[in-house]
Amino acid sequence: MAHRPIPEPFQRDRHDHQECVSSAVEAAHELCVRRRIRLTELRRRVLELVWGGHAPIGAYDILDTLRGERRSAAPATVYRALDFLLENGLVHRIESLNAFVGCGAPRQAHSGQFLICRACDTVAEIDDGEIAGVLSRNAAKLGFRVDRQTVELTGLCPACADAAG
Amino acid sequence: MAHRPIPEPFQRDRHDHQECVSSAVEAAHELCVRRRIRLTELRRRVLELVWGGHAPIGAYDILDTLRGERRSAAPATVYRALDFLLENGLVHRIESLNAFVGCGAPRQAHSGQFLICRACDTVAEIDDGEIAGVLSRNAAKLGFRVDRQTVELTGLCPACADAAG
DNA sequence: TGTATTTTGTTATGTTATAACATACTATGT
DNA sequence: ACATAGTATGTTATAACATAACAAAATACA
Ligand SMILES: [Zn+2]
Ligand SMILES: [Zn+2]
Ligand SMILES: [Zn+2]
Ligand SMILES: [Zn+2]
Repeated sequence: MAHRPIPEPFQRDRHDHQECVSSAVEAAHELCVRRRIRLTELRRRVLELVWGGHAPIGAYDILDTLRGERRSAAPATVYRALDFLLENGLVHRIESLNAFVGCGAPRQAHSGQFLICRACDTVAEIDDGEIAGVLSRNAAKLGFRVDRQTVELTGLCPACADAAG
Repeated sequence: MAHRPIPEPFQRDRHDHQECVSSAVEAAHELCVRRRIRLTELRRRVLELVWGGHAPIGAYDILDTLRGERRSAAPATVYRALDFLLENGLVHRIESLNAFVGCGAPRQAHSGQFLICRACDTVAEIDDGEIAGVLSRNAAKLGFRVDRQTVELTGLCPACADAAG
């Protein structure tokens, strides 16, 4: 366990990313077994491609890779797989980038908050109860009932902030 | 001054929307004079169209209207005007909808937070220092330096929440 | 007036996402 | 094993959103 609570994605030069991918696939597998839904070969593969790194990836970038492996691949192929993964909380969509990232702690119906480094493109998901709480509470004060929170913070990750001074 | 702090957009059945539009245009005019930038006829008109209501409007919906008035209108016409308005904080982009809303309190470089009613499509911008503070602070704890905050809360506005029970 | 700068016109293209219907696969009960 | 219902994928077409590149016009200002 690291001493400082820097999110793992921002440790990118130091971590074993294959481990990220395989544990994400394993977690997805277990979640699908538990829910009696099917992590098909296509869906598993799209999940792996989303987990190609900790940077968000576009649907058409996924498609480009997939086409080399499966000649029938088309936009709908990718979007259907992504829809499945999104519905089941296995990936998240980054609205401000029209792109997708893997979820490191998959479970149903969570929004998370995203820290997006504009220098290295790394995205870290945090799941900060204080943030979620303030948002729901302050919206509720105005009579607004929140279903879904989109929180995307763009800036510089620790390493890139250091480099920029 | 209303007693309860319900954002004006959620008072939509009770407020004089022409007043919203004209005060937005006037505020834009003053801001442009102050900054010595040009609120051209085109830009003013696009601002008015964005202020057609308190629901977000897509660039191509703006274009459809504009075409009836200016035969040269094309996508670039609209996107260039929107870029100008965005840069100057006169409109905001709702990332989760690929659409735009007018800013009720224009000033440079602010992100705001948006409450988006999924039933009536009304969007209210709030500018909540507590929210902005908690986001910056909690990101900073992880060594992340925030440049820009995207906060979009989808749910039910007071009226629609009442109606839904 | 001449010249630089900004704005708009114009045409083409790039990028992201969905619709609609056909075919194939999987699970389940008999 | 077979029928069948439900789920997943293949396939083709199109919708929706956004930018590039260069020409012409308008504006600022010396
Ligand atoms: Zn990793
Ligand atoms: Zn997550
Ligand atoms: Zn109004
Ligand atoms: Zn604003």
